[in-house]
Amino acid sequence: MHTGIQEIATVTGLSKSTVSRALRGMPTVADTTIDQVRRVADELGYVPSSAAAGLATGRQRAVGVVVPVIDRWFYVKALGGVDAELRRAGHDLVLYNLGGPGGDRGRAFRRSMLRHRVDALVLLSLVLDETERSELEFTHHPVIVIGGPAPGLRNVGVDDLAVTESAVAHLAGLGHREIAYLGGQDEDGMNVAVPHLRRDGFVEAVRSRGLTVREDRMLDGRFSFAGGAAAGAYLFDRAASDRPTAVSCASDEMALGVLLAAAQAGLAVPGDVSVMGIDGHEYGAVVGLTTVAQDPAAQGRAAARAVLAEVDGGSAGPLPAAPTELVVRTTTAPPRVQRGEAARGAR
Amino acid sequence: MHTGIQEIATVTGLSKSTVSRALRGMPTVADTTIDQVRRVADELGYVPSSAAAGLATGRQRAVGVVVPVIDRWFYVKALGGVDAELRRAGHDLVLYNLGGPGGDRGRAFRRSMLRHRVDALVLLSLVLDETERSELEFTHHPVIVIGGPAPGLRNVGVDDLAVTESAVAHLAGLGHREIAYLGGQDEDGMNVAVPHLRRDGFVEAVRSRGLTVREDRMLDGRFSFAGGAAAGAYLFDRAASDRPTAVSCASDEMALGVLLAAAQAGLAVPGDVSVMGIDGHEYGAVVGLTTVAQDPAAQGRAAARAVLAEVDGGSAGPLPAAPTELVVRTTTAPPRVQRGEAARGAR
DNA sequence: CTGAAAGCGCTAACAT
DNA sequence: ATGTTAGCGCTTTCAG
Repeated sequence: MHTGIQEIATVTGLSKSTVSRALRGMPTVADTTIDQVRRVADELGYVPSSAAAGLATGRQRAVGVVVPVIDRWFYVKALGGVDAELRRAGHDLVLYNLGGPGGDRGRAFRRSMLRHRVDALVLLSLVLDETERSELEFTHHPVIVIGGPAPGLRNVGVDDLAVTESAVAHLAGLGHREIAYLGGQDEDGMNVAVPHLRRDGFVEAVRSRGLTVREDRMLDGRFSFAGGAAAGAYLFDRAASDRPTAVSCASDEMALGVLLAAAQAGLAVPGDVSVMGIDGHEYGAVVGLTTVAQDPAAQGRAAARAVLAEVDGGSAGPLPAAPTELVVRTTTAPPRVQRGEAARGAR
Repeated sequence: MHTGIQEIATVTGLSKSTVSRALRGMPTVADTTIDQVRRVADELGYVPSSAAAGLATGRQRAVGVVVPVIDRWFYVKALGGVDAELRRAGHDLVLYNLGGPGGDRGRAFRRSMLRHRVDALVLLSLVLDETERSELEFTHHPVIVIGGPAPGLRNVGVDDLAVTESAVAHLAGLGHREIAYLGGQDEDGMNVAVPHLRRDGFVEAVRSRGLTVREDRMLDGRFSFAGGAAAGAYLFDRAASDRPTAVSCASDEMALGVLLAAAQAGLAVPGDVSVMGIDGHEYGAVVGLTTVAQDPAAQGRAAARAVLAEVDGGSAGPLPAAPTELVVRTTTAPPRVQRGEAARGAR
């Protein structure tokens, strides 16, 4: 039926072992033998069985990637990065989508992931609880999280506090003193730390500049475009004098929503209000959104590399923070000088 | 070291086979035995080895999903659907990202995918060439494509011709006779059929209404937001008399770009120009985009179900076309009556 | 440089 | 209802 290592052994007149070694290009095999074996393997259409190899070696040459939900910009980009690096290393990527509130998170962690199907795990922005962590520890698999940080686990990601600080610095540098913040828990209620960190970073950055944080300007946009639009509408539905001069968003998707809300409210950006985001979403480039960009794909690649190295017995030291870059475009500018004077009945 | 079926056999005093059967809850095992075995397995922290099981049964309980690139709305949504259904069935999902022009497509098809790591394959919008098809056939794996159609393979997807027909019907029904089309090859140059089908469908639908297709109004937006914005800018940079009254886009992302271009050109939508898309992207709902919506996640689920059924020896008959729905929102309306009269220096 | 033999952890007849 | 006996297809000592 399916050609196995055995067939090619009989055809070449060699032994299974030699064929096995030749196929993997081991140094102790004669070059001519290697060539011959490879040729015959090709002719026979030989395809190795990862299950058999995995059973024999204990290595599956696959790593699992766990995502809270899959349809978010950051996750998709990071996933792409992980995939690219894995592919390069000849490993397969097994996807575990916890799938929001509906997905049975617990089961996912036990059943499949632990089914020694993978050699290591990459978690995207997940914070695990005690049980999950010990469950993981038990597998002795290298684990790394992207986007974290997650207590007790290595992680790759930006310094979220620094990111919000840099956003506030930009806005404050332009002269803004009335800055609203749009953050919020991810709408799928997964247990992620980033929203909190960014919020804390914002508060800290604002306070450190002697400005006050107004609770009614700390909004929840659920990290989505729609949420951003709703929050923006709420914000811009106030008298000009009660409007912030800038809104700092914890994600570009929300910032995009705010931009839409501003347009619908007849407000000019950045004339009447400055808006900025965090991420570096490609849509932002099109609409001129100022942002603090990060590169999730690069983070994915770095995570994959790190975890693969650990599988190969490499060290498990801490990883450097992923780089970010303030990208100033056209949605931010100094605030109007006389507030209350201008802006009455759009443009 | 790692607890295997053997340990739990010795602890319970049963045989490996009985333990194996109990673990899988086979009917020929006494309920008390099942309970006992399960309990002991839990205590020992037993985790089954999918490699061993796979070797023995020839079933990996995993299916491969091949995507041309991962960061596109449709693929992400469909992937989520496939994942959900697979998870339900207790199968794992192995992701093969061909990764655009850079990814070594050929290698991906041979090396890993064929490495009996999966029991079936789900291809997202891929058209395979001869070699690839025979390569696949050779594996005897059930294969299904989402989004196709792909010659020689089963597929799940909408009727693209009907979709564009429905879009044109809506626009024509409103009275539009000057309709531009925004389609284009996917920017990553993967070998997909959908762009062509939609374009053909549009041309057909327009002609069948006795309207003419102007080549200079058949635009390429590369199926991206940025591409849509660029195409829109090009289109709206003409004298009002030379502007189409509506633009039908082959994807919502491009339509969103056109909307942006319209705003930047000072054109009112749908006052000066009607815009509609295809897909049902969530951003569209926020901006009121009229569209022909489809449900890629549902398509993903259907595909997974079909391919799993085939793995279990089920039939491999053709699948029904996925449903679509015209969603009329606020970006489409009848065209201005006197063309050339109105619209001079926005609002 | 190559061969022989012994598993890896599980499932699957075939008994009993 | 449970035990016995062979493998699944590959890797890996241990010997030549």
